[in-house]
Amino acid sequence: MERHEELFVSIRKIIRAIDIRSRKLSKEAGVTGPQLIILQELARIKGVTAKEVSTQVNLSQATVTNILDRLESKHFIKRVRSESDRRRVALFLTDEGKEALLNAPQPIEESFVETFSALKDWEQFQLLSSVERIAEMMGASGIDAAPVLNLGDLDSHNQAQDNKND
Amino acid sequence: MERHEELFVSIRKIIRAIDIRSRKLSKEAGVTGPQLIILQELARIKGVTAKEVSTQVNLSQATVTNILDRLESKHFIKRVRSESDRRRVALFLTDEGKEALLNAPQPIEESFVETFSALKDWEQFQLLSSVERIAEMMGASGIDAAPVLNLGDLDSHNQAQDNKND
DNA sequence: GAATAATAATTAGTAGTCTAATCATTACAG
DNA sequence: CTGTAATGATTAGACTACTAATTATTATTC
Repeated sequence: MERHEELFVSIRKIIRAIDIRSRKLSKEAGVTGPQLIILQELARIKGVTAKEVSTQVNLSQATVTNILDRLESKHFIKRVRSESDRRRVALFLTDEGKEALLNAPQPIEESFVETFSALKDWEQFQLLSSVERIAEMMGASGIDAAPVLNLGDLDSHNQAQDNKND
Repeated sequence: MERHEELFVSIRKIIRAIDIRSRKLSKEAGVTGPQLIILQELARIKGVTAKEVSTQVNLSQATVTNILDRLESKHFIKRVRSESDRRRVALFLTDEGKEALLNAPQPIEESFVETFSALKDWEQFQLLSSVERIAEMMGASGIDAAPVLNLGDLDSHNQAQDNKND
């Protein structure tokens, strides 16, 4: 097998690992990975719009709507049509949503973060730049992907309100 | 942003790049990435079963059935129930399927393969082992992922017929 | 040889993801 | 002010992907 094929094997393993994590999350915490990421975003910026979320987490608006629908049907979020601009819909966590968020583990396997953080600095850098380089080579340079955002901050800094335009 | 978060950003970029490639493929060649991979597998082993494909390309049997349905409705494959063991269904490319396969580009962007292959050996190795290490850390060690298989071989070595059991 | 296991394929149901199209509303231009 | 842009959200339609359940068939066991 060629090197680049082996590379793809590993990439697909990573993709599956992420998928598996998401399903596990869904079973244990009642929310999937993407749902969790969006909940975190709503926690970070109160009254954020779907558009803003979609920019921040770098998913299409349609995907965000889709996920919001599910979160809403679980009563984890509220949609409030804006009065000043009736095209916009402001998004808020419900108490249930906050609860779910607090009880949910990280979207990434904790053990991964631990293991990774325990590596020497240059090793971390090594891994990171390898992956970045591959992303680059795959023409992914133009793509903006979202970080898997940090939890915390349920009630702090919701002042990052005004990022209307990119 | 933390290192491991940056890492995830890059991983997600890669995932999206693969997705984008698949959609492009679908538009230009009439088959998506996964469909192409499965077509290649059918080309490699004539009369392969869905079970075998699912093991080889490392997707669940249900997913394979799903993709086969689409390939069948495009008349790219034929399903033939085995006489000797009526649980099994042997899979074959139709002439149309072979045609599609020959005209389709690689599931991976050619430019990637070129760029990657042009790297020095130790660099390739470097990238590969970084990704492998990450896969490992993500608990993906138990996961068996398929290579994105090589085309070619439309009429050669179909002697790898007898891998019934893993 | 009949009951039980295992195996192969499929179906049912859920999710994420995208593009393109639609709808409502606001902004802008003349 | 009225008609055309642009913008934000949603809907429609495809596809991948999974687990669990079902169906049909073969293998095994008593």
